[in-house]
Amino acid sequence: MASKDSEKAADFVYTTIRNRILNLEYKPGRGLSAAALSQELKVSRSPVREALLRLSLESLVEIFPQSGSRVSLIDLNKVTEERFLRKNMEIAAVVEFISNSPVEYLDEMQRFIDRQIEAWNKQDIVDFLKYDDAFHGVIFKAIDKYRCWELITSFCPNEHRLRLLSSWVIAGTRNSVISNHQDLVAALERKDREEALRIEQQHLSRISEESAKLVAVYPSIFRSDTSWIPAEQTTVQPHIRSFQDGNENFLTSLRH
Amino acid sequence: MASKDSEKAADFVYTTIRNRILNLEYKPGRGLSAAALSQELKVSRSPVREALLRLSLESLVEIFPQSGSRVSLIDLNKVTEERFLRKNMEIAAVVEFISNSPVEYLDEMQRFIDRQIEAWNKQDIVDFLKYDDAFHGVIFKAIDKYRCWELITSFCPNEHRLRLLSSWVIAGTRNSVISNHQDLVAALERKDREEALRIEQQHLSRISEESAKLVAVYPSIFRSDTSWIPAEQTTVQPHIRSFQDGNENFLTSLRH
DNA sequence: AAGCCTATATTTACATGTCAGTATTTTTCC
DNA sequence: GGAAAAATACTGACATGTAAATATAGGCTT
Repeated sequence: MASKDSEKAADFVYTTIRNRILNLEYKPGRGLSAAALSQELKVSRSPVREALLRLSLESLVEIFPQSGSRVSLIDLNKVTEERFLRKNMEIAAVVEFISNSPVEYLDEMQRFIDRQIEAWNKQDIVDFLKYDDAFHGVIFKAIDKYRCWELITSFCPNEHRLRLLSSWVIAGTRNSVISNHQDLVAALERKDREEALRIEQQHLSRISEESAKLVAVYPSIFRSDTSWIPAEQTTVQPHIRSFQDGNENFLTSLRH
Repeated sequence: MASKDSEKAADFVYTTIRNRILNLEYKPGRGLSAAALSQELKVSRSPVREALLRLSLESLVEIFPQSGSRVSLIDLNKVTEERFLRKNMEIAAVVEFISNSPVEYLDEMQRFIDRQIEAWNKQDIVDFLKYDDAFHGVIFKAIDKYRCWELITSFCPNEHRLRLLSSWVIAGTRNSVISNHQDLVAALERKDREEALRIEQQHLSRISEESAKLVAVYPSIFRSDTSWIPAEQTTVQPHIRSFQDGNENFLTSLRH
């Protein structure tokens, strides 16, 4: 319960649940009981409801009226759209960065790379991704478009969870991410536009290839409405209340 | 009370207030009383509060805890960021459209242009902008990225209101918008990538020039924290409760 | 054994009451 | 008359109560 007194109860609940979802502590598809959460977090149902509403707007949570709520499944169609947004905006940001050349931010970027390496050494995959995001955020801050970055992070929850899963399960991912970042900083320092864009492209396209594997291994956490999964094996999603899973951390429960 | 029975009360309130704000029926800066709204719309304070919370997340409304809420002022810094998002995503969408060539959508785009002309003839500036947005939305639908478009529209409320004001006050704006759209459809039909991008660039950069004039004429609806407005004339923003304006429509109260 | 009906439990959506913080007005004091 | 201070009115944040919709479980019929 790391809430400051000054923080609103609803914000505290929102942040808490959001982190649990984005860190895959809560398994996608898991049922969420507003009553149970209000008990656990020692607040009334109002701020819990407010938090769940906010989360449902970001489509991190699905609310079924008069029925129940659950952590949303990872939707690969949405992942495609999220990547479209992220890719184009990051490219645009790099272009702007090079034309503005706010070189005083390169140090800050390097510091986040260092912290990312630390997290990698400690096998702390959640922090690993946190500093990855922080790194990219600096680029947007440097061109005075930080709100755009905040928008990207809030619009890309499916992609975020997939990246996390990929980093956790597929060992090779991590090394290349860090070297990509190092190369990008170098290119930005040289103001080498073509090279920077080439790196961004590569950086963002790599994870796409891994998706198929992950769907095959963990089908239950992915949404399977259209295509993507062969019809024969589309499992019927159980109703919400059947899904009162235990409280174990989903991510760390996976072998890797 | 144009609400369907099936619609949730909170959604009805949200939609109602949102339209009033985006259509500039509510003047930016105007105070909003949750109690008064619940009376007017014949619902309790809960759905009104829920709606105001949603609107504050889109930064259409500012909530000051224990003090009051108001329609947010138009923030030109935010407009800059909103344009950055919109510009880059629309360009990316046009590129993708041309490489995919889903020509079956060109008719639909043409139909929205026609409706926009109708609205223009009727001097219905709200519909004029509505069909403008619908036109651009088709491009995203055609490349199967409609959620990205929804994101753009919800992230760009400041820019939207500024466009509306510009279209209302500055007569010349409207003609060029329509001819731009016509030219864009033609370029998409020919798959002329360079021309399409040139048109997009022009389309989006035009309005920037008008901003300065509008700030000069209607300073009270713009946020004036940094730069933008010379220090001498920065008016102190009155507190919220001083602002229980009448219920007249702000937009139509302006001469043009 | 399979399918249907009903009783019950659980859920969200909404209404209402309370409280603490803030703005405004009134009062007090010089 | 003017400034400080106290009283008042209003606000959003949160707690809790109620109702309608939905899921579940168990018994019933066929």
